[in-house]
Amino acid sequence: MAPRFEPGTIEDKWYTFWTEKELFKAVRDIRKKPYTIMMPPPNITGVLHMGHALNNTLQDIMARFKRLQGFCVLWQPGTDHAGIATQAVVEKKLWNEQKLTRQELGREKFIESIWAWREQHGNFILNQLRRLGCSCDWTRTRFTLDEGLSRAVREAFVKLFEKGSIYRGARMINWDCKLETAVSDDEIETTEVKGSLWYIRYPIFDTPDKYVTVATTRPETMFGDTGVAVNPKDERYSNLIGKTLMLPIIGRELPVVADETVDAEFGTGAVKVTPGHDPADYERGKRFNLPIINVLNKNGTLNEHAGKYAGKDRFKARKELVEELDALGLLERVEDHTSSVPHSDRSKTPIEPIISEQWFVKMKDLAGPAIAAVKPKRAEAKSSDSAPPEELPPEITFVPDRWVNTYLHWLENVQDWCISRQLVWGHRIPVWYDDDGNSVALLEDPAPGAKHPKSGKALTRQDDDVLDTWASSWLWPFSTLGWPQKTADLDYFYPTNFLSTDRGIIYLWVARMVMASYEFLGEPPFRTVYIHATVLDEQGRRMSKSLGNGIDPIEMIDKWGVDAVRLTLPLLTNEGQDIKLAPTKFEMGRNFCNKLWNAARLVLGNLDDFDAQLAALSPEQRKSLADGNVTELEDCFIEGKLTRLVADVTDALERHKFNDAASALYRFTWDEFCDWYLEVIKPRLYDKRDGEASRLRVQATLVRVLDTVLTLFHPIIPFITEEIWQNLRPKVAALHGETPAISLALSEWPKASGARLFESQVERFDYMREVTRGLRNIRSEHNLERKTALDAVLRVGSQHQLTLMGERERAIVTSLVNLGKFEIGLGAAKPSPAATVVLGGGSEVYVALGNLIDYKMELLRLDAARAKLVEAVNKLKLKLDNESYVQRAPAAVVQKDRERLSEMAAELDRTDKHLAEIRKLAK
RNA sequence: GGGCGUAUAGCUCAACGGUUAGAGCGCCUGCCUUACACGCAGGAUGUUGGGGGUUCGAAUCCCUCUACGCCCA
Repeated sequence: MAPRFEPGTIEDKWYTFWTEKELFKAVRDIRKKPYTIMMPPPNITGVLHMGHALNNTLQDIMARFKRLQGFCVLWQPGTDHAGIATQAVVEKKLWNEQKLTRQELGREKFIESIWAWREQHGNFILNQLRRLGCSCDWTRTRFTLDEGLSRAVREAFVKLFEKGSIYRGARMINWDCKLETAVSDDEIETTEVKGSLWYIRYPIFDTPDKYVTVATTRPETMFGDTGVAVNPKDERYSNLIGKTLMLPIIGRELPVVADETVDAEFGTGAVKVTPGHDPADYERGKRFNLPIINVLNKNGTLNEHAGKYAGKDRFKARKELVEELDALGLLERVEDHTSSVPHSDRSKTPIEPIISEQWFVKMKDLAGPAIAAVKPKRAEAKSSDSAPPEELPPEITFVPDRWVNTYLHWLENVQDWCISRQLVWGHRIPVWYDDDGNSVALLEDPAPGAKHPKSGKALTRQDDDVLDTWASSWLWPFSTLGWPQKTADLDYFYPTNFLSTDRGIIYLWVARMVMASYEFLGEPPFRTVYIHATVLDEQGRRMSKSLGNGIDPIEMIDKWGVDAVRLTLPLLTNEGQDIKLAPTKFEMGRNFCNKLWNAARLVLGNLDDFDAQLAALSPEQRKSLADGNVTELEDCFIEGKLTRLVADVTDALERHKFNDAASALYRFTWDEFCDWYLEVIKPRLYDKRDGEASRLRVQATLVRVLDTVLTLFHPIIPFITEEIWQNLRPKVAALHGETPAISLALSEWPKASGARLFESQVERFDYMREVTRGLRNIRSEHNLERKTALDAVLRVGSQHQLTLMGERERAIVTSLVNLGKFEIGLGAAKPSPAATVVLGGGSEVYVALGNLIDYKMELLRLDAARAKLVEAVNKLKLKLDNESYVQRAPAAVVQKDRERLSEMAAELDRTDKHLAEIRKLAK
C-alpha cells in the first residue's frame, strides 16, 4: 500500500466492479423489506453542481446504509426532459449553426433534432453522478419522455379531464415574449432593475384642464388601462371617486374607483388599472367590472389597441410614447426607480403577465389530501375507553420539520395550475377538437374519421400545445414503477421511503407529487421528505453562473478524491443549516482519508502471520477471537468505544442526521483508534512485548475494529473503504472462518450489543489517558526531549484510583511517555525539585527534574492552572450559596455540584501548595 | 408588507434548560518517534450580537432591538 492515499487510482476500478457485479440492481425479494429512493430527476441540459453533489451524496448514504442493513434497496435514477430549457438550448444551436428558426425547420424535424441532441448530451449529468459513486439501479434509468412515462402522463390527463378537473380558460399567466410560450413560476427569476417611474397626467373628463397624475413603471401598458384606482381613505382623491378620466392619446374613458389595496404612499397614490397586464390589476378589474384589454402580440410587440404604436416592440414603444407624452405636456416628471421585474430563466427577457387561453388543472380538490398527509392523524378511538384519541405521526414527515410550513402555505393558497405550454418538446396535450371546437381527451390517438363522442362530428385536429414539464415529474415516483399498470414493482417498492431535495421545489414538485399520489393511487408517494442544505460560496452567496462563484464538484473530485468530497459535505453542515463552501474545505476530507488509509496500512502491514497463527487454534479459540472476547485493557477499551459508535452511527443515519454520523466516525477513527489504541498496542504488535498470544489478540481486534469501521463508513466514503476492505477481506475470512461477501457494499451492518460496552475498562483507560496527558504536558512545557526517559511519580487521590492504575496501565503510560522509574502510590512522596500537574480526584503527577527544572516555566504553568480553578470555584460557590438553587434544583444536580466544588477547592489548595514550594525553591 | 432562518474563538461550525462552552482550519512551541509532515505531542484564543424577561439555573426558553440571508406577496 502506498504511504499516501491516491484516490485517482481506485475510483474507476471499484465503480466498474460494483456495476459489473450488479450490486445496485434492485431485484424484488419478498424475504427482504424494500427501501426506495426516487432521485429527483435532473434536467437533461444540466451539469452537476454542488447542490446535486450534496443531495445525491445524502441519498447514496441512505441507499448504501439500508442495503447494508439487508433491505432490498431501489434507488431510481433518471432525467427530466425540461421542456423549455431543452427546447431553448436546441433552438439556439439551430440558429447558431444553420440560421434557422424552429418554425422554419418545422415541428417534426425540430423534435427530431432535439431527440438527437438528447441522445448525445442527455446522459451527461448521470455519468457525473456515477463519478460521485451513486449506487442507483442504472438498469432502471428513466426519462420523462419515455414511452412508459408518457403513457402515465396521458392517463393522468385523461382521468383529470374526464373528472372535470382540467379546463380551458383565459387567465393571467407569465408570458415569455422571446420563446413565445407560457412559463411556470419556477422558470422565472425576479431581478431588481434600475428603471424609471413616470408620472403621467390623465385629464379629468369633464374638466380637461385638470388632471390626475398616475405613476407607472410600464407606460406602454397604458393602452390597456380601463380605470384608475385610489385608496378610499386617501382624502386627496375622495372627491374624484366615481368620476371619469380620459386616457391620453387614446381618449378612452376611465372610471376612478376606490380600492383598499392601493398603496397611498406609492407614487401619487393614484394608480392606473391595467387588468390585462398586471396580476393585481386583474383582481381589481374583476372587483370593479373593468374591461380587460390585451395590448401585446405574442412576440412582445404592441397590437392594434396601441394605435399608431401597433407593431412596435414594447420597449421601443415605451420610449417613443414617453416622448410624445412629454411633448403633449402630460409627462409631469420622471424619477429613478428600482423595481423587481420578472425575467424568464431561459430567454433572460422580461416576462409579461398577460391574459391568455390555456389549459388549467383545478387544484383545490387535489390539495386536500396533500394537506392532511402532513398533519398528525387521529387514531381510531377505541370503543371501550373514553381516553382522548391518540395522535399518530403524519403519513409524510419533513426533515427539518419547519419546511412543512412552506408546503402548507402553498397548498392552502393554491392557484389553478397552468399546464399548457406553447412548445413542441414535451408531452403533446391529448385533446382533439371537432370543427365546432368541441374538445375531448383521449387515451389513444383517434382513428381517421373518429367522431367526438358527444357532438358526433369528426375530430379534425389535435391541440398544438404540450404539457408543462411538471405534469410528468409529478408522477415520477410511480410512473417510473410502471403505473398506470399494476406492476409487481409498484406493489413492492411503493410508497417510497426517502425523498431528498432542494427547498426551492417544495411546492413545485414535492407538493404536486403528493397530490398526484393521493389522487391516482390513494397513498403517499414517500414517507420522509428531507430538505437538504443550500450550498453557498465562501461569502454566503448563492452559487450562480452569472456570479461565476460556483465550485465544480467534478473538479473537486479530481483534486481531492471523491471520498474527500463526500465526507466533507456532511461534515460541514448540521441539519438544515446552509453550507458555506470553499475549495480548500475539502482538505479536511482528504486528510481524513489519508489518515484512515495509513491506519489500515499499519494494520495490514502487521498481519502476515495472522492466518498461520489462527490455523493453530482450536475452532472454539478462533471463534472466541472472532467474537471479540477480549481481556486486555486497550482491547476492551476500543471494543467498548466501538459498541458506542455502532449505536450512535446507526441511530444518526436512521434519523437522517448525516453530520452526527460523519463526525462520530471521524472522531472515533482519529481520536480513539489512531491516537490512542494504535499507539498503545504498538509494543504488543511490534515487539511481542506480551507474547505471541497477546499479539494474536491484538491482530484479531484490529481486524474486527477495522472491518466494523469500514462497514460503518462505507455509505459515506465507499471507495476508500472498499479498497481497504478488499485488502482486509482474506483476514476477515480467516478470523471468522467463512467467506465474506464479494464487496463491502454487500457486507452486514454491525449491531451494537449492550453487553459489550466495557465500561469499567473504558474508565481505567480514561484515567490512564489523563495521567499520560499530564506527563506529556510537563515534558512539552519543560522542553524535555522524547529520547530522555523521565522519572515520574503518580500520587493517586483514592483507593479507587489506585485500583484503576494497575500494572498494565503503568506499562502503557511508561511506554507512551517514555518513563524511567514510575512510582505509583496513595501517599507517594513528591520528589524535589519536581514539576507537577494536579489532576482530578486528588491525583497528582510529578516529574523529578533535578537541575533540569525551569522554575519560571513551572510557576507560569501552575499559575495558569490556578487561575482557571479560581474562576471555576468562584462560580460554583456563588451557585451553591444561592439558597433557592439548593432548595429547588434536583438533589442529584446539587449533590454533583457540591462534589465538584469540594474537589476543585482541593485541587486549588494543592496547586497553591505546589506554587509556594516552587517559589521557595526558586529563590 | 407576511413568513422562515441565522448571529458562539481570527474563519467555518458544534453544544437541543444542569461538568471549567467544544471541533476543524488558522495561530504559537517542540518534533522527519519505522502507519500517516495530508502527520505527532503540547499550548493560546470566547462579556455566546445589544437590551429586557422567565427560571434555583439560560448560548439554549420568551419579548425586543440591530445586522444579514432565504421564501412568499
